[in-house]
Amino acid sequence: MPEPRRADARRNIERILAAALELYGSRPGVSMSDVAKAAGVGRVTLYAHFPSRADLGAAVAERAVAETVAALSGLGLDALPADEAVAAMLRGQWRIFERNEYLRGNIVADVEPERLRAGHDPLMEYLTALLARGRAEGVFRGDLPTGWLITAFYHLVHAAADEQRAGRLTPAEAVEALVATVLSVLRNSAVGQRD
Amino acid sequence: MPEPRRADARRNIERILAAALELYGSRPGVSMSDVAKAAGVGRVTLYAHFPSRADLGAAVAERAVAETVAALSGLGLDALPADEAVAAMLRGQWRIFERNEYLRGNIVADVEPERLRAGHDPLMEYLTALLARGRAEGVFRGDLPTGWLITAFYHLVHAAADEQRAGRLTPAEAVEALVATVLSVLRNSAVGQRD
DNA sequence: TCTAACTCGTACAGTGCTGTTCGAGTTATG
DNA sequence: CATAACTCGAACAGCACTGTACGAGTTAGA
Repeated sequence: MPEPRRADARRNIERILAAALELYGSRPGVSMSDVAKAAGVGRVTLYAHFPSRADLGAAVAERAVAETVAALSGLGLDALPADEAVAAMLRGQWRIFERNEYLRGNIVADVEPERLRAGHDPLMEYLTALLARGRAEGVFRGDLPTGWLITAFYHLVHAAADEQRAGRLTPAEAVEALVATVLSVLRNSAVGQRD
Repeated sequence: MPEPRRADARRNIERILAAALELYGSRPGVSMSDVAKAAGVGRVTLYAHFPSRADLGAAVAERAVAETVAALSGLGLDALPADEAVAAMLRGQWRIFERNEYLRGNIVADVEPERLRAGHDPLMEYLTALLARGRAEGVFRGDLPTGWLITAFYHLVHAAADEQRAGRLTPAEAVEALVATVLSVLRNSAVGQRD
């Protein structure tokens, strides 16, 4: 997989990845034709750059994780107490988590689990570290496994996205409900602070 | 849709529904052939009773809701305070909620939304009533919309099922983590009781 | 026991997807 | 401007699925 030499090839790869990320992140059941069409590229060209659905999926997953980590890094969460960091993270970037959830559904059937998990690890580590810090600071609960809390976190993000998509909550309401709910789950019940 | 007259026909319909409920509830991407095979019935016979995938889906959904409501009714939740009722409901029947989630994925693409929502309503009403009661009793929070809390509830159930399926939690751990988490979400933060 | 009801395998048409091949056209780049 | 790199549509093979048709076999039930 040597980098393609000509500029138009690189530009098309870029377009394809952008379109695939957009599509995969917005609805299930996306086909290769859909991606090609959305990228403004022939189906044959798509296959020229990504020989199989799995290859495209892996590339999209890699990019999604990179974008997410980059977005989170830009928020300066390390300076905040863990619970405020979680709130700031959700307020600033929760759509990214939602996108990742849909994306997962579009990719999971194509890419081998290890390959997928390998790409996903940096995110897991980030969240794990944040939860561990909150626990050390005494603001997060210690009676439930960290892995469970992260899973619950993701599913609540997805829940908020569902509510918003269905029009039952405005974006602003959704994010605030999400913040309140996630903090209810994570916080040590001995503490009763407001954010 | 007149009831079939002969006993073997009714027996096969029964087998088909049972197999479909089992399959739809356990994994995504179930085909008509899968259902026929699992029911021990020819594919043609399956189509004789359920002319289309949508018909089968609607019938399965209807049965699933009926079973769920029946199971919940048998728990005597009305006699308990709302938070204990939620805990008892999860400890007794949480698998049913999980199954319904998978099932939804297998059916949602085939059946028209109104038809599906109509069947689902009794469950929604049940949960809505339970949450409203808890709010009236002062044990559940009043700062978030009921619809959101129900959505969060469902997604947390799904999260617990994921963790168990992945082997990261034993069934016993999963249900206890789920109970603790759901109660953290639902309870009025002013109160700090244990269950 | 006789018949209508039911079941079954096989085979077919139609659809939509993945992935490949071909051949001709376009474009970047030295 | 020449050529290699790239793109494109059209067409094909293969697969899996849904739904239908046929004809022969089995079974419930009066």
